[in-house]
Amino acid sequence: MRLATWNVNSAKSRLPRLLPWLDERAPDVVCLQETKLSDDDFAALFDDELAARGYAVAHHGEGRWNGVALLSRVGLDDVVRGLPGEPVFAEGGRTGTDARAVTATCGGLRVTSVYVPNGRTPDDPHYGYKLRWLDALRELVVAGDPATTVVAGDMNIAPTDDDVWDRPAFDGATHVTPDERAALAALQATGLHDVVRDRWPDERVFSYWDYRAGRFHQDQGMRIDLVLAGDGPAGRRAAAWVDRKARKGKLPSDHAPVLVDLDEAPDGDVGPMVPPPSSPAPLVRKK
DNA sequence: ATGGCTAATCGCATTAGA
Repeated sequence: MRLATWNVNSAKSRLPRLLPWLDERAPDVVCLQETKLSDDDFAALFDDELAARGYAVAHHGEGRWNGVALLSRVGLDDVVRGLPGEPVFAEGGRTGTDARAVTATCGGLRVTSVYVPNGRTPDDPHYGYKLRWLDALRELVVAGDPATTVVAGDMNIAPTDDDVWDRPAFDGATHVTPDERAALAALQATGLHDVVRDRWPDERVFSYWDYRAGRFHQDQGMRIDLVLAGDGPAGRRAAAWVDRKARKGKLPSDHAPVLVDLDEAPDGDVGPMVPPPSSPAPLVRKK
């Protein structure tokens, strides 16, 4: 099973990139962030195209900002929008919650697509909101089952200094502060593995590059899009990588997709572990 | 480097991203 997460920075403007990417990479489960669409607008733009490709859809959007989705062609059940007990942002004249999480059961996994609040600056009210939101996310994971849990998305935190291109460039900024990293560590301490870093412990791996200043061309990025998996799915990891090609070319998102291939589940609930005797041995991974 | 780009919005500038 192939699982992917991608902050598309507007699904509407990324439509000409997103559909060909689905055809090329053929992921079974996709976590999207920053769709920046209402549920109705997402459905109008994507439902037919996705259905034609075999994907069921759960979208949780609000319109102008945020917006997350799950696409799955291995089942999509028990959809939950938002986080239980998610914080309310109530400062500066704004009161409410954001569309930043959606959860569903796909191919035997309990998958949550997350768009963690940016935080803006460490002294901004949005920073505390970010930490409270991460607490609520941790509560969701604690209530779940490590055998099936996957949390994937834009964490808006670089786990270590090795996950940013130049640590001093982030002095005074969010994404690298001790409190954020502690919140991420607490989330992982519930039993979640950073699948890409586990696969590439010493490599320079980024998933986001600022549009400005030729950051992508110089590979001056950050690794803030993570796939966090419980023991079950983490133990099935066959491949984990960042699809840098999707960051190239015309009108890219500023984030690249992160992909993880999982071997078949040991109990066979995703598919047979071996092909039937009459079938030739597959040369490539079964989709 | 002081936001050097991108996106959404009734926009002709502002908000937001990270």
